[in-house]
Amino acid sequence: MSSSRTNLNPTRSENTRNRLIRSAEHLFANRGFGGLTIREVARRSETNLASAHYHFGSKEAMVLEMLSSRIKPINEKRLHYLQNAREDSGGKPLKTIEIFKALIVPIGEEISKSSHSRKTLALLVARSFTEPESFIQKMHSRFFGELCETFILELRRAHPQAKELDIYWNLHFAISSMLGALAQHRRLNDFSEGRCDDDNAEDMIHRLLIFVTNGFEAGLKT
Amino acid sequence: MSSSRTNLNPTRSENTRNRLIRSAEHLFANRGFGGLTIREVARRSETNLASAHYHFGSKEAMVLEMLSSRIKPINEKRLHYLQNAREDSGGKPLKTIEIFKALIVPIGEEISKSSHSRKTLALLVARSFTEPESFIQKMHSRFFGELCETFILELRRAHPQAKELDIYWNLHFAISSMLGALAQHRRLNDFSEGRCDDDNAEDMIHRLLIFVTNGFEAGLKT
DNA sequence: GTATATTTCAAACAAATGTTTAATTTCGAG
DNA sequence: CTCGAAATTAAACATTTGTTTGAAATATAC
Repeated sequence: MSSSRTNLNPTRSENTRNRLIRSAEHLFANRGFGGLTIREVARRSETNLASAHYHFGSKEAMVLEMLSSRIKPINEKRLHYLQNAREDSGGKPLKTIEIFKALIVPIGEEISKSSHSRKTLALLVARSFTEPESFIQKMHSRFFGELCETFILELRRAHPQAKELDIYWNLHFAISSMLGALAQHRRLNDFSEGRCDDDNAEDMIHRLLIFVTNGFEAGLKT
Repeated sequence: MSSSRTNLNPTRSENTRNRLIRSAEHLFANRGFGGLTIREVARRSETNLASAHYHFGSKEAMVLEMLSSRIKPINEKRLHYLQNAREDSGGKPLKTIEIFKALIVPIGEEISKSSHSRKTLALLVARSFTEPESFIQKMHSRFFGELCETFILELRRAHPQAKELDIYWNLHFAISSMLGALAQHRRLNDFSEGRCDDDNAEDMIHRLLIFVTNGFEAGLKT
């Protein structure tokens, strides 16, 4: 009765369950769904091979559970931030940059939160956009369908004179920038020869916001 | 003696070799390195399971050969276009959009060339940026190292007053936009509910150029 | 046409993978 | 303490994987 579902005093099973999820996150981020093996997840979690199936039922179910646990909080934060911005604006349409702030800052905060998941989460999100024709396709509509609708609505409110298609296209570009910038930081290190500090998430988010906002607005003027 | 290496009268072996590469391209683009199986490559190529090993030596060697054959021509075109732009400018620094044109148009042309490889190539290039800690890492420096150096040099010539780091960061964002926009067109179809015509490569490239150029230049004004 | 090299093929191999099973251990309620 | 459910474990199973092998088929040179 004491603490059945809290993290303070996790039961033994919740403990291994969480360890499994953490290992799955790490491996999925670095190797994708196909490269993740249950055996390695079990080994990293210091538990038995059969644990994953006992707790989740299958490899796919485990990875989906992991993705859900990581993505959902971020999306809730996004909607929350957007709601806050709406209330602050007193009914007036939001500025473009405010909308993109609500979209991008939450993931930036999550990245800079723990040094462990700093790069893992970024890789994870971007990877889930590059694994096509797989179980992740379903994830998109489930996790990002509602989110997209909300943000598109807000962008259209902010730019009532803009053509619908222009908004779609440039939001598409903006999201691509965000995901790519987060996931492919290795490239940045490559051609800056280590001179760009991608550990400073706040700085990166700020730069990204400027890039995306200006690209987006320029794309509407046709 | 007649035609040892041309494509006009390919020998039998070159024929199956090419079929293997084409199948490998398709499967790699849609499923990644891990999801590509030699058996399926062989089946799609209507040849034997052992053919891939006979012609390439291993699965990895085959995929690398495929990537090389697809990426190299595009990069050569990029450098060629940049050189042309330099000559047209008569020694003056190029405009930002001219530089990005040289970077982006070649891949757009390749995409719109054959309806078969329209989406395959895009997925392929973007995927090779999302498979980390794998054999593709080596590819990056081999195929994109020189290219990046050249384009960074040209961007710095175009913006001598800009800080070095700003150029790195915003080129990073620009490349992310390009790759993401090409690879993740499914997302565009998702939230535009099919109203965006991503078959019109020319239109997409034009939009992308505007987005990227304005984002980039805005990012330099700090 | 014969001989030589190249290319294709069917079959098998060894390793790795997701999954299942059944026995054992752990733990909390009565 | 005892019982029963929950959790962990070791072992095996059925597939699938990349790779190798040696023979058959095909093309090429003389």
